Amino acid sequence: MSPGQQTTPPTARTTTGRTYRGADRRQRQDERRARLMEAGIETFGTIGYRNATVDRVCAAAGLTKRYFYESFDDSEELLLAVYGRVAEELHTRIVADAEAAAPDIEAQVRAALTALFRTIGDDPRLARIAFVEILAVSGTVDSAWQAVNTAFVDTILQLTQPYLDAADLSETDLEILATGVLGAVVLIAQRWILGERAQPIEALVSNAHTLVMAVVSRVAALD
Amino acid sequence: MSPGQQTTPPTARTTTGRTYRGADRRQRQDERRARLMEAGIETFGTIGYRNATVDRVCAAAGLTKRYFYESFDDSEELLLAVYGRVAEELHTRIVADAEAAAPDIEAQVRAALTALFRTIGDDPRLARIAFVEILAVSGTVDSAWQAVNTAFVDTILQLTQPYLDAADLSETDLEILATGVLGAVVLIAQRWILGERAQPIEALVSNAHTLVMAVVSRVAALD
DNA sequence: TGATATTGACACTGCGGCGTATCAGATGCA
DNA sequence: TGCATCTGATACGCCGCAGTGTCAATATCA
Repeated sequence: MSPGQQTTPPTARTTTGRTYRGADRRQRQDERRARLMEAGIETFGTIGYRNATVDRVCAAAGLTKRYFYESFDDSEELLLAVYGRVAEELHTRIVADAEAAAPDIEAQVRAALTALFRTIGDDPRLARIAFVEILAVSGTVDSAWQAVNTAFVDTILQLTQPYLDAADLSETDLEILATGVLGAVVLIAQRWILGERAQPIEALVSNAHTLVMAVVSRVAALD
Repeated sequence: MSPGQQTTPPTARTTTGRTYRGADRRQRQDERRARLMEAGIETFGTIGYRNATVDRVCAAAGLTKRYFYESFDDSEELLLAVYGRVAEELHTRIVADAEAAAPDIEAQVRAALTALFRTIGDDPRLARIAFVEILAVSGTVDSAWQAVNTAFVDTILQLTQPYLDAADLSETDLEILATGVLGAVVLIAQRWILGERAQPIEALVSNAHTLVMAVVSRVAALD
């Protein structure tokens, strides 16, 4: 487990590196990685993952390939990292606003939808990455997409949990329904972004709200 | 408009060609095109458009590149042709079954959903092409996807038209709602395909039906 | 100030796919 | 049967990108 001996402490110190422009090795590396992530959002979110080459991302980051491979094995790894961050940001904002509007379920749904459409309206790159570019890349990326969807489905179920207790639906049924609700919102968002964002946000929120509440009411009321 | 003169009728006859293996030029070309389309469905629907090269499609068709370029300019053109056919097939089946179940709206919705999930269950390649591979390819392909979505949204609105007359919703509102309904079904289908098709078709149909009818009822009843 | 680490620009190799061209063999026509 | 067409296999040139290597310029430390 330890073929390498500590005979060369000076060499070992190389790992730490020296400070440069006021930042130590780790800080510089982290900053470069952050710039690459931002460049990934910009590149994937505008020209698309398919047209994004390592060189293009590096140009957007103002760095060279050398530092790309310092932080990522390949562009797919950057995509996964970027996607993870985008999905987390969307999730965080939606949940935060929804919880702030508790306990009124209608207000919560409205807050969640408003948070979503506002966020992607302010930065359509996020929507393109989260809802479009992430699909059909590779099995690994598909898995990540599945995982994120599962997380959102779970969140939907948690938020509506208090209102679904009476429903005698199986866990599977609830998951399918929540998947449907998620899909409804996603497609509305997709078409809004890929079109010219013709409709005002209020119309999106209002109709998505109608749809979601129709489902929640129906399920809560049984039938 | 006519720099070329008809000075060479024999050459012009070349266009007609000679029969070969019992088929004339046009028939052979059509048959090759059909084989390429089928190979496109197989290739795009299994390994995906991203991994599909012209050579691979040709190998699947049992033809060489020469005949690929006889019928298509590039692989994107084949994708568009394949997508058009797949979308049309789905649309045709769904509408046919839905209309056969008229005039009971509940039965129509159930028939439409059953037709969809049956079709993609029998041939998951269609679902992969229609719902996954088609996204994030190019602006042209995006437009085709938008057009197909619009067609499905219109179909949903037509099918539910009799029940929405009373609703005082604008055209825009109805389109957004129909988009949501479509998205719900699509995401349920996507997750079903990308997962291991764990749930039985009946569960998908049943829950999608619940969701769709919840929306239709809510809209029809006003509120 | 000199030695060393760090940076950025760029050259280089290798791979894989696209689109075209070539050619020998098979098929149909006169 | 001989000639023209069609077919299929394969070769070829080209280009773009991935990933690595080189080197001079710059910043830090002793």
